[in-house]
Amino acid sequence: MVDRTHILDAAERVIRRDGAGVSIDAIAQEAGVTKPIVYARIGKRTDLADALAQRLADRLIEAAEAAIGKRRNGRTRLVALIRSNLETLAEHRELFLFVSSGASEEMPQRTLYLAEQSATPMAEQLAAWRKAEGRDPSVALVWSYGFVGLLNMVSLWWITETDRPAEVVAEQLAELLWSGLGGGPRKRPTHPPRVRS
Amino acid sequence: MVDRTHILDAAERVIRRDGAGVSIDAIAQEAGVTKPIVYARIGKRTDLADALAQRLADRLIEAAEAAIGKRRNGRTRLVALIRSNLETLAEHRELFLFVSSGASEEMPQRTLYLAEQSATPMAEQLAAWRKAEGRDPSVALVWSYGFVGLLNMVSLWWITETDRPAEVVAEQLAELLWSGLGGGPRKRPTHPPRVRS
DNA sequence: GACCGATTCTTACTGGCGGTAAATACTATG
DNA sequence: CATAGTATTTACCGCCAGTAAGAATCGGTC
Repeated sequence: MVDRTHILDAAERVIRRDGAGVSIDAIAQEAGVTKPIVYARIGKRTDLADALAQRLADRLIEAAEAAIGKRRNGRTRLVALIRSNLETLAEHRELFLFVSSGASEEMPQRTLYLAEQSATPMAEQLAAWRKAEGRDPSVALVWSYGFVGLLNMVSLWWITETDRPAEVVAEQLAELLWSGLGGGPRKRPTHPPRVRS
Repeated sequence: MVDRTHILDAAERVIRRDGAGVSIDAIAQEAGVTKPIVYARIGKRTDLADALAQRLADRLIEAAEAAIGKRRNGRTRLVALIRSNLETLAEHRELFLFVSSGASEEMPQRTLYLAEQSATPMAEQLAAWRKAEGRDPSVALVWSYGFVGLLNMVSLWWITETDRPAEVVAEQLAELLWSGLGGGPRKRPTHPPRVRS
């Protein structure tokens, strides 16, 4: 008898070993089962991706809470959060790639669905904080999606492209998010760069 | 005789009509050709996605330049840029989805490749600006990837999930990017929200 | 212990798609 | 008209997600 968890574990193992392009057959084999069992327990490929995404999200949250710990300073907490995210995603590199790919045409909708799971609770916290600060809380949802997208992209880049320390990247991102492009004292009025999208 | 451009046009048409999950066969048919011709002119599926991404990027840049126009104020330019991006991507919704999906396992690498095309030139501008401001320019690349990811995610969300005005979303994002989470005067010291990733 | 229904697993298959090789039509040139 | 070379299509392969129908197994009942 093989339960859902067992299959998800097997999926994680084979993904870690063989990369994000794994076939359902390979996962079934790793779990010592046949394909229809996987479909019976988990569902279609996107369901598998969702389930693994949930696991990954749990680990991210757990790691973030541990990293933030007792830090009270806002900016310091932000750095710890970002750094924790970077490192946790690097730790589960292939899983992250599998989840962010998922293949299939409706991938973007799934990306959005995943982002929503992070962004919605974040938005609640953010809105409450803004409110307590006496500022407009209506920005919370948009900011949260933005934050999730930012972290996603930078993680993707950092994982596959560079080896500069997570600490540095986290610090730099925190600087942007905490103080903004135009934050801090300026020597003289200037124009922002002509960014290209 | 059918040239590359003709096929790319056909691809855009059929993507706009039938969504991002189009088969190469469908594109060939729309172009009045057979599949091997598409492969001869364009290459594999990822090459097609890259080519279309290039077109989309061109339109984004063009629209951004038009939108920014003669605005000189930094924050105002930022708002215009973001808004232009949102609206242009909404205009080419299915194409955007096709490009950001591309399917196949190496999707994340492609996402990164696409992001790189935007982030690299942006980083140059940003670094120059920071330097002129007498600040540390080494943040430029990280910030650029972050900015691209943020805009991507928010665009995806805005396109498919909501109907609040682009103007509002752009304003809110600009506020975050320009002034930051901790920007502006604070009434009293506080902790940031316990964000979850 | 033998029969039987229900449930669980497996074998075997379908449909569709990306990608390609081999066959075919077409064009230019002598 | 022949022939060489090129452009195009037909026909195919391999792969994989997803499923249907058959095979085995288990639980209960007389």
